Amino acid sequence: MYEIELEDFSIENIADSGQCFRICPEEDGFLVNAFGKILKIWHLGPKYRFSTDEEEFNNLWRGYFDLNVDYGEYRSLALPDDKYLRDAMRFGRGIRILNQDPWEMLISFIISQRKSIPAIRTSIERLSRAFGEDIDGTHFAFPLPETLAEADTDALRSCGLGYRASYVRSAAMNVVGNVLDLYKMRRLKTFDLMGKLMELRGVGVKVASCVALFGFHRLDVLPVDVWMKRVIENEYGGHFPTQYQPYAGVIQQYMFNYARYRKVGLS
DNA sequence: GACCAGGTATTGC
DNA sequence: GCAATACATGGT
Repeated sequence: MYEIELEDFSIENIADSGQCFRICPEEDGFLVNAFGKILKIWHLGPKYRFSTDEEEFNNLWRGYFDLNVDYGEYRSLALPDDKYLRDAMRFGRGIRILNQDPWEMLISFIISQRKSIPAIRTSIERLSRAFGEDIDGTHFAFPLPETLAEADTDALRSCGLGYRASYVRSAAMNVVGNVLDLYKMRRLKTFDLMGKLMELRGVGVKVASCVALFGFHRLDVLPVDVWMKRVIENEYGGHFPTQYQPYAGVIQQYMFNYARYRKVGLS
């Protein structure tokens, strides 16, 4: 066990922020399923308790939760008269852009298209249960590229992937065959990274943006989905403020989270 | 039981 | 080029 006080960190807000699909609320805390490991988190007053030791926390989870960065700096970017963003930041305080596995992000966001976040979670859980390694008898790791590349398309479809099943298999085969080297792609400029991702079937601008932001930590990338379309239209006259561009991805995450909570543009 | 979901590829003008 | 359309399935 490792206990620590953390600034600008809210596992509650992160878990529901739409960037990750395998952080689940439990009766007394949250369960993180990442890197083939299970991390339990308890929120105890001002402190957090993690089911790991200090060494692993610092070597693995500190980076995953992006804890080496001061998010107060990002929050200070909000323009004084930008009420929507200020409200969104107040509401979503403690959200961070996680450093997640690029492979998992690629498959997760291919699956995400035309699905609700709860439905995405369900699909990924079923996919992991069917094709991922058994971690502790109850929880399963995200499947390896090799496994999904060899998987039967109908077996993939039975995880609720629908027409995305062939996209997933095709992407997996490209990764296994080194047509897509996710490791080397870390060195690409954002524009080239996006281009490379969009060579895949089923990966358009939005999915590539999410992979770039959540899997490669390209904070200047702005994913625009149906929710962000509404925010940009309703709150910013159709254009995302250019001042925020270098950290558009971070800013967007607060906006997206708040929009979903408020159900902007609905009823 | 509609309606919509962190879209994309394809088609038609 | 850009607008319309099909696409599988689950959650509310």
